[in-house]
Amino acid sequence: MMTTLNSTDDHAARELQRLVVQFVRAFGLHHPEQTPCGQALGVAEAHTLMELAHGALINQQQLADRLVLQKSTVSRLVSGLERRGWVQRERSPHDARAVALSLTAEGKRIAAQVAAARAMRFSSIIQTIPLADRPRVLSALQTLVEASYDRNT
Amino acid sequence: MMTTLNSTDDHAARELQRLVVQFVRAFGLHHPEQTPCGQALGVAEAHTLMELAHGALINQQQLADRLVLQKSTVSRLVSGLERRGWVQRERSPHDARAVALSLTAEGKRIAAQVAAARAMRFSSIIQTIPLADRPRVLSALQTLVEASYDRNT
DNA sequence: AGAAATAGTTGTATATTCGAACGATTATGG
DNA sequence: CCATAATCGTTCGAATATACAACTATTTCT
Repeated sequence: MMTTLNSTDDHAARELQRLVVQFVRAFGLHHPEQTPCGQALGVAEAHTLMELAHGALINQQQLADRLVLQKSTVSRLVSGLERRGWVQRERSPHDARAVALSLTAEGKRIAAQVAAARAMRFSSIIQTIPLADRPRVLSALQTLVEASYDRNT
Repeated sequence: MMTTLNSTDDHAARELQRLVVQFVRAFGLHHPEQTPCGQALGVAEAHTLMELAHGALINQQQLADRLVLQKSTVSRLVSGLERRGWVQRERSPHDARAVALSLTAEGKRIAAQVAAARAMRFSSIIQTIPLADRPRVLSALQTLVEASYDRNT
């Protein structure tokens, strides 16, 4: 079934499109290997550290789901972090197929460093938003994220 | 000089960071080759068509600046679009080094098609956001884009 | 118990981009 | 006005990120 567009939808959709394209370029997302955090690591690697920093044990498939990547990609991704001594692979206690991922002590240090560097960058954005508006802006972004997940195109 | 973060800034900044990461993944922005617009073309190619669709004659260096790409990348990018008959290269009238880029008639047709397809995708996202929330979402994103450009990290 | 599903690895392929070296043209400055 | 520097574009080689397919080892389902 075709989606019918009224003029309000159309305007908002084109505005969103323009903003997302600008965001991709402005933020440098077309350059996935650059993450200026004082460490030489790519965006996917940084995201992996952030996920693992939450503390809960997850396996590679769960990580792939969260990062929206194939398991083969995640396998190599984790191998790189393991080689650098930041991530530990152990057999999952309840499923011998799965690998339980966790940060090493050094990995936690790096993750904290990356988180701080990223927070510093985002903080300059936050500071341009009036304090009272911040909860609403953040929840608006949350809404956008949720809306972006269920895409059927 | 270092930026000092108080705990409120810090919390909001980390929250924003989490949301942006989620957005990148949810939207599929780490998947640069997918542009399901009925045509086989990548994101950078689509952005190029959108830029040229504005009508103003630009050369490759200007296009590189707008897309935040190297001139060598743009050279190949344009070559691909030229080979498909969508973009025309002509010598710039006032500078014999430069190439004036423009869309062919077929290129304009494709650009319009891509614009419509993109609008359709963005529209489906917009429609899942309550009408009252849309201005906030868009202005939040606008703020994010503006703050993203002047990064010095 | 046998079949199907799931977690992970490895090999192959494609796409996007960069940096450096180069030629052609234009701008600058004694 | 000429020599030097800067700019626009091309081509080459390389790095990186990701996907898909085939395979093994395990678990779940019937």
